[in-house]
Amino acid sequence: MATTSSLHPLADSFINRLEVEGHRVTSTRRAVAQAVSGRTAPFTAEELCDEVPRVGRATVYRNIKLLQDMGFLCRVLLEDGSPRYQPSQHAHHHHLVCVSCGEVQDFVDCDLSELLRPVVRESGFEVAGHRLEVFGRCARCRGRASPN
Amino acid sequence: MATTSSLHPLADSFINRLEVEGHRVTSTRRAVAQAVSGRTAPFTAEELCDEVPRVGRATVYRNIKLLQDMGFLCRVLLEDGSPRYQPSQHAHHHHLVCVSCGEVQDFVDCDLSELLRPVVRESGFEVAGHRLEVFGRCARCRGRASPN
DNA sequence: ATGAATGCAAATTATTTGCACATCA
DNA sequence: TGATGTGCAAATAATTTGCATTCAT
Repeated sequence: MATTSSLHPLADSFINRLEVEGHRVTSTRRAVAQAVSGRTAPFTAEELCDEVPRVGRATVYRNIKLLQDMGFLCRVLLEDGSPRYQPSQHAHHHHLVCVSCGEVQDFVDCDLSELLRPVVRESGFEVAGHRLEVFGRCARCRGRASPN
Repeated sequence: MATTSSLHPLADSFINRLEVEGHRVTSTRRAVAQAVSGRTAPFTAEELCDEVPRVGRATVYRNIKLLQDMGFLCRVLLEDGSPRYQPSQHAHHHHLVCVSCGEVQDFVDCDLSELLRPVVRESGFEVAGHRLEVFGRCARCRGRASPN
């Protein structure tokens, strides 16, 4: 029986998609989706595991992947390449990563394709996708002065 | 005594920079730099280790980092985030990564800053850097037909 | 009932670290 | 001779995989 306790909208959408696409709706998936939905700041897979101790690590990863594939979660690579996860709304977007506090803001693709046009023409590449991450300091951290 | 056997230009420049910046010039560093210089395709740290078996893995990593810091080598993150290394010429550039054959072409920053201007204004971010990776199929792989 | 989902432990991949020893300057 | 660099083995971090078991449908 589905515990119809109120789910975050993201978790709710996820459950719906599961049904629509013929995946199974399990309590585990509900728990993971709910934990992800509650997050505001980027988190590590390990932190998510800690939040759902009853769920095995491998399963957490499997569901992280599922959430990503469905567009409910995205993986952000910090400057050193270490991964963080964050719930997402926008289908295609990029990230403003604050190197000071770790906050990540989404921003929609201005028009990268335009910029890439000459590059593509010269290289003969057939572009399938791209990843753009911008690093810097967020407004809040700049406010807190001190260039640390 | 420095084995003055002909070094690749990249390795040579590296050695010079070492001297200039007061780092030590060791046979290990020469070997690693030479191995890196000989590469045309992106490689893994492990592959580099295999190419200089007499050098310890930790030291290979330490020198990879040094080469990166000095701008002679850059780290490319593939679509899944797995890292590859590649000798580099340009100070600041981005990558065209062929998902079919793994080739990586550099391209210089057209003018991303222009594109980011509105984003920066709205977010209040102080941009310090960015990473842009474009994924697709290179001309050669497209030529080999078959949409695999 | 039956195939998809899960849990666990072990295996991988990519690096880093501590520390004793070697070596360039 | 010293600080810097190196080797090795163990430690970390982030996932993945095999396989037996459970559970949604």
